[in-house]
Amino acid sequence: MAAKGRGRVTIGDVAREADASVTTVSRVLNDVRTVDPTLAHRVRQAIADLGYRPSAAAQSLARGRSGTLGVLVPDLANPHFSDLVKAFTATVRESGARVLVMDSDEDPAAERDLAEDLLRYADGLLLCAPRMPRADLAALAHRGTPLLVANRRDPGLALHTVDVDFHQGVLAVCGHLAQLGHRRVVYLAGPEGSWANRERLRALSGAEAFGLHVTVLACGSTTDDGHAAAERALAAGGTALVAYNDFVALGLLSRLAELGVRVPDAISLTGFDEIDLARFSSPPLTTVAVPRSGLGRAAARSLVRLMDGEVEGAFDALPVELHVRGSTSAPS
Amino acid sequence: MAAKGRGRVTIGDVAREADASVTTVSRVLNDVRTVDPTLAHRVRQAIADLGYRPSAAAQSLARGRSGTLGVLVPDLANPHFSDLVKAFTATVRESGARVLVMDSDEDPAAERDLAEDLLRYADGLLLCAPRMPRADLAALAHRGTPLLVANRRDPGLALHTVDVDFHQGVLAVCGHLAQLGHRRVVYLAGPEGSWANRERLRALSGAEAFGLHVTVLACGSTTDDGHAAAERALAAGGTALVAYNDFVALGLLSRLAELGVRVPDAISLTGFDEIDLARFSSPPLTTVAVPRSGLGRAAARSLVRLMDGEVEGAFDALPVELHVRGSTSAPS
DNA sequence: TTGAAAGCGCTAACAC
DNA sequence: GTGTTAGCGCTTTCAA
Repeated sequence: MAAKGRGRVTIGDVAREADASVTTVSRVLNDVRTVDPTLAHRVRQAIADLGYRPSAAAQSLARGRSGTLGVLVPDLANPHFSDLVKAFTATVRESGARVLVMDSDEDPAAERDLAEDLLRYADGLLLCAPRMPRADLAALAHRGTPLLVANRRDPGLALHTVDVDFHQGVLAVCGHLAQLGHRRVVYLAGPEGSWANRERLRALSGAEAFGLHVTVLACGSTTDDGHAAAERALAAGGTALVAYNDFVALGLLSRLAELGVRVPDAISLTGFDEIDLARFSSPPLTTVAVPRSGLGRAAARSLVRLMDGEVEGAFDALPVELHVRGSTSAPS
Repeated sequence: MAAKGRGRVTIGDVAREADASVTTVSRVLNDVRTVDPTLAHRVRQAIADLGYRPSAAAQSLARGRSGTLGVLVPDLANPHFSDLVKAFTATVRESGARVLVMDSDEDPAAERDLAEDLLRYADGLLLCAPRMPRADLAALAHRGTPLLVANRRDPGLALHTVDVDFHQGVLAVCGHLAQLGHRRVVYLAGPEGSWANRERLRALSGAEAFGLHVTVLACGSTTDDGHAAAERALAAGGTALVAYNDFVALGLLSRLAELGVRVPDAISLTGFDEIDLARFSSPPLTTVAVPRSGLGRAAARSLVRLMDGEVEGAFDALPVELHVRGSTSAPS
């Protein structure tokens, strides 16, 4: 019935109970077909009776792999990452593995250590939007364990990567604004060291070739950051505000309402990384939807393949989609 | 310099390189003092030279514990849980352990299996707002591994629990509305099976004793749910809407704006579980702040103590705080 | 189809 | 202060 004696139930206990060898029990556990049905049944019975669960540690040691994949994100509370992690985890689970999640709390200095620690437990690692220095990234990549980097490219480093086409997304935003007749826009920039931000800047400077003049203002990535930057943004003198993401945009929107500045009549506003609430603000936000779950799934598939030793070809950036809503209009 | 031969660098390789025994290397690794400084230095040098990392699996097996704690949440993308997980993880890490996170995707049927699986890897488990049947919860609790349940109480089950005082929070909301002069309110209910929702209902019926009449409408927990429920909520004929949480409230607010119903002039509105955006909506939301991070930290401390075999006393529900803002006023 | 036994890499008695 | 060695619980040749 229950576990006997002290300590955990081991495979040996099951073997004794079923009057079989540990090898046989192991075979049943691992679905090896060459076991007599009667014996297999006895073993399964014993497993159930004793409430036996194989020790993950012992299995890992004997097999030489843990069946666990690691993910390191800068901030789990950011929907961008939690959606990615959810999709990644669900997809990985389909192939029978587990996921160990760590959060670096936006601390570039901690990233390296956490990743290193994660690698002791995991058979492979997904690094999301890492902010660590190139050298650290290179060192990790050469540790031997399969490593996949999401949303950060570095041509010099020969990393395996998956990412989203931020560049195209920002070009779409700029194109939309330009076609409406805007000529001077203000960009509220995101975190330094973020590849996503660098890509946005690169696209903005591309847009300048089309006659769009862009003023860049340091800002951040939260609603508070946006709220606090509103006055500076207005002072910069554009006809449209391009926010780093939807949180910043909603913060701006809130402050603009307090200041009596009408959106989009007095000034247009765009977000990025569409969040659920973007549809529900007043006015609803023109923004760019990025395939967060798609990225998570792609990462999972890619990492699983990497671990199977398959060589990965170049990976295209996932496409994004501009959603035009009420927060943008022709300049007055 | 680098790892030699095939496969991983083991403690034996380090011992050979440093001309010491594996025991000594193990001692250095585990900060046991009784090692000659010179030898210890040689060992550390060898570790660095070889790029040695102890195998987590081997350590777990030999030590009999994994140094890993599990957390199971219904939805990582919900800030309620991601904040909790972040605080839990950070606190646990201070005591040298790691955290394995799993997401049940709001599927009560999957919870039991995931928890069971988690227990094979972890020395202890935190179950957040579990929706599984009582019997499953009871079975898990009797598995032997330390188990802590957050935000679900069950007096018959003798569980170790930590939670937030939802009851008090909803009473505060109702008291606030009653004092403003409201007599008929509509409650937009959250997920069935959620203890948080049951506690809210319990508080609402308590408030009826004070003459507040409450109509309960099934709704959900997302912005979409709130948006979709607005017409029904208006039809229910109250002077105030009490939403299950801030997402529902913001969804309602958005739809009410579309319908031309002014908040709070035509109808008052309250949220719950204050999110960042609550301050920034128009009007800003009257809501209840719950100590998400505090709960995560409390859970971590409690679980660590449980694992040290310390018997836990009863745990008080963490206090919450009503934040009155522009979305509530006296009925017209 | 089944079982005995040799590891997997590390820790922790126990001896020296 | 240091080393030898017997496990930890499982998988996996290799024989039978």
